[in-house]
Amino acid sequence: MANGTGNGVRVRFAPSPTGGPHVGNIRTAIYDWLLARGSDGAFVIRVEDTDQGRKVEGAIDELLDALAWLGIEWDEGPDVGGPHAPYVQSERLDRYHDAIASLIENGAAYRCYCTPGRLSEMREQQQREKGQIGYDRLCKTLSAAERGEREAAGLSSVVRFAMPSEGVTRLDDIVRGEVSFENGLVDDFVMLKGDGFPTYHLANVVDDHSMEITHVLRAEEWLPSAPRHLQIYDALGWTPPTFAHLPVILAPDRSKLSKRHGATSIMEYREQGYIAPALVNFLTLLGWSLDDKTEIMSSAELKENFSLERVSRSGALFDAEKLTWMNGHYIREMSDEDLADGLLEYWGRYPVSGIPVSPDRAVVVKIAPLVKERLKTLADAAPLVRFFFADQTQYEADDLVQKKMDVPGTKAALDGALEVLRELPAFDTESIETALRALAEDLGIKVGQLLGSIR
RNA sequence: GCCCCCAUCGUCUAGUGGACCAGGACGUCGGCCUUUCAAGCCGGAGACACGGAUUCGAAUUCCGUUGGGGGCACCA
Repeated sequence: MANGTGNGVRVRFAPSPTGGPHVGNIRTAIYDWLLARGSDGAFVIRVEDTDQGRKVEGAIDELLDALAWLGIEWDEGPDVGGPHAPYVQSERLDRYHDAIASLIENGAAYRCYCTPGRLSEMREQQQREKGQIGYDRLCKTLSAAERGEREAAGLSSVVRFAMPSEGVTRLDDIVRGEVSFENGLVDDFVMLKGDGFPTYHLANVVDDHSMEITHVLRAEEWLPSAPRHLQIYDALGWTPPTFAHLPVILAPDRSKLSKRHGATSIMEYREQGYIAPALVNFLTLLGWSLDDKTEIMSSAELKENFSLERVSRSGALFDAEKLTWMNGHYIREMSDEDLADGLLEYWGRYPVSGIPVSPDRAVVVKIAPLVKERLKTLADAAPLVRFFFADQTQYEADDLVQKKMDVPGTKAALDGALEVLRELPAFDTESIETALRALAEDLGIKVGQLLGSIR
């Protein structure tokens, strides 16, 4: 399946270990995966941990777990290795330094000794004067002697890219079409930080090139920095990969999806009882469509049909209601055995009161068809099946009272039913129904009301 | 402030000049089915942001306006 070499499609998912598996990132990973699998390509995962300060312990493991749960398999990555190892940027520093050296040598980059203090003052002034925002290139014109002085004084420095001041950089994006940027409006950005680590811009270009990435799929927020990347490729004499800037996923209020909108981590959805195939199907449809009617698609169908050309340009709202509907649909499509296993796994991972620690699988398989049609999420099952595992059933009085009935009336109905059933000559469906229908008539209530309470 | 992107029902979307008084799905409303609920089935309401231009003809092309989003760090 994977191909690794040759000239097939090679895509990469490049998370930074700064947080959980956000739905936006996961959708990007899904598109990467679908694209690779649809063309016998390779899917690689690369960890972008160049910001040592923001590193969150365990973030990558959590992300890998999430992908594995969703059924997304990768061919190369930090855990499985591959022909371009290592797949963690903090372990590839020498490559970035090599690139920096050659860039400085051919004049495409220069050392900058400006202090953070001067830089923020400069920014404030630019704000005040409503002028162009960006580095003023003070250090670009330093003479060799001036540089020598600063080095000798032990001043710390960064390396900046020398953007061309003229011309236009054009990007031919698969989803956006042609987008052009005025070079003069892009400032001399930092490529190598004071701590010796590269910024995203440099590391990304160096790694995508050395890992032979053919297609870069990333969130739309990267679009404004594309000219920087294109310029680096050009300065290094490399051919850039094909880019596809994906539409953003928005919260119901049209703002950027964040924690205050509820779940943002894919694992929160797992905990809420959503199942992997539904999530993959739903997330894929957020920004991509096959045609004017097909919505329910298995991973196999998705792999076969996915294409970048059909990715939409506008941002999409995350509609939890539709996800819930789709989840219920997938649950209904499951076999009793699969549903039972899903429930068993779910309860095992997220224990709930009333459900035994290790329920008998055979029992759960029998219960599955009884509740399948009422489940929208796996979490809906526990309240419905709890009584199967209880010795004594507990009811809330309110639950027994049917529409248009009150507590005394309900009690009378139940007492009456108990009596009638006791006196039943034969305990079979027909006798029970006849007896209860007669009772309902006697009490002047509807059959449905009586049966509702009994249930 | 500057730069970039986007714009079809409430939401996800189909639509690449005539097959569209705009199709599907979620949600919503009504009905059927049913001993209740759910599921299922049938039906209804519901959109081309606005203004110009091109054209015999525009949701589809061009320009502008408005609205929304993103970016402008020694973060990614």
